[in-house]
Amino acid sequence: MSDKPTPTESELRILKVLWECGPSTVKEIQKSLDREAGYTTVLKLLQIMYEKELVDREKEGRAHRYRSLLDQEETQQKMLGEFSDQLFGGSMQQLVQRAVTSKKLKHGELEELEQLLKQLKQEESPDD
Amino acid sequence: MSDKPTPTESELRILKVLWECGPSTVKEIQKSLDREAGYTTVLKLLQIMYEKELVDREKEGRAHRYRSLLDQEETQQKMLGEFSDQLFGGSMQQLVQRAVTSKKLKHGELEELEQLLKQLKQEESPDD
DNA sequence: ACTTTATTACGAAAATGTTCGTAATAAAAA
DNA sequence: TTTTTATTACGAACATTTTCGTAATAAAGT
Repeated sequence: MSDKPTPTESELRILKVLWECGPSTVKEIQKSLDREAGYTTVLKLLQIMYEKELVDREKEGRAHRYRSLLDQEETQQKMLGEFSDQLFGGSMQQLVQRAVTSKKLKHGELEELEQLLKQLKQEESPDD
Repeated sequence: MSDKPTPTESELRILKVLWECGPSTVKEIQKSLDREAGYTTVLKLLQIMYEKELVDREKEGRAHRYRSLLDQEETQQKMLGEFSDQLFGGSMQQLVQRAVTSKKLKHGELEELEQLLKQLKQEESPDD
């Protein structure tokens, strides 16, 4: 679907801001990240991401406003796939099994997931 | 639970062999990895992992036999936690949601997961 | 026009992870 | 005992990612 590389850890931190806050300037992004990275660090990362075509940008006054070119949902799924390859031999089912038994799910969340599964079962063809 | 660092990508490749095959020598591990890394590369990684206490080893003739000090299930859960922090704001439920809608699950697997959820719901106290 | 200021661009250093060549070692074979 | 061989130990080179200092640029204020 895309030739774009998987974002690195700090690229991901920036993408999360863009996904949550929408197109933003370096200054805004740095603030959203609680200034844990210096201004030029954030800027440099965005420049690299621009070269990799992970983000686009447009001039706004003297500054740039950056926006994500990666869809959040697609990225999450792509990275889940890679993660399951690395740690679960590619079995998404095993991954989910571990995730749901990790005691980090509330009762209501378990319920919701059960509903979701029921729905997915119906949507798919019964012979696969 | 453990002060040990999360294994890196290539450390993980080695751990997977140890989990699957049990305690092994460098030679055996390298073979299991289809010799995609040179012998000394694998050796060096094991030495590093030994320093980090990710593996233990015992002399066997002139060689060493290495065994994992990390439990596979614990490692999977720990890394799932970190992954969900990075990509899902720490919400394991959102992670699972994405995973199950990723079209990589067969019908039977959906069924199994549904059963698992049912079971988990029962096991937990109803007021949480 | 000049100065100040916000922003970008560039390049290099630091941090981390990976790879492997070469030398040292110790066991086995001669 | 000497030679050969398998294995380890060490260190350096390479790769990638992250960080930031400094200089260049361009807009805004004087």
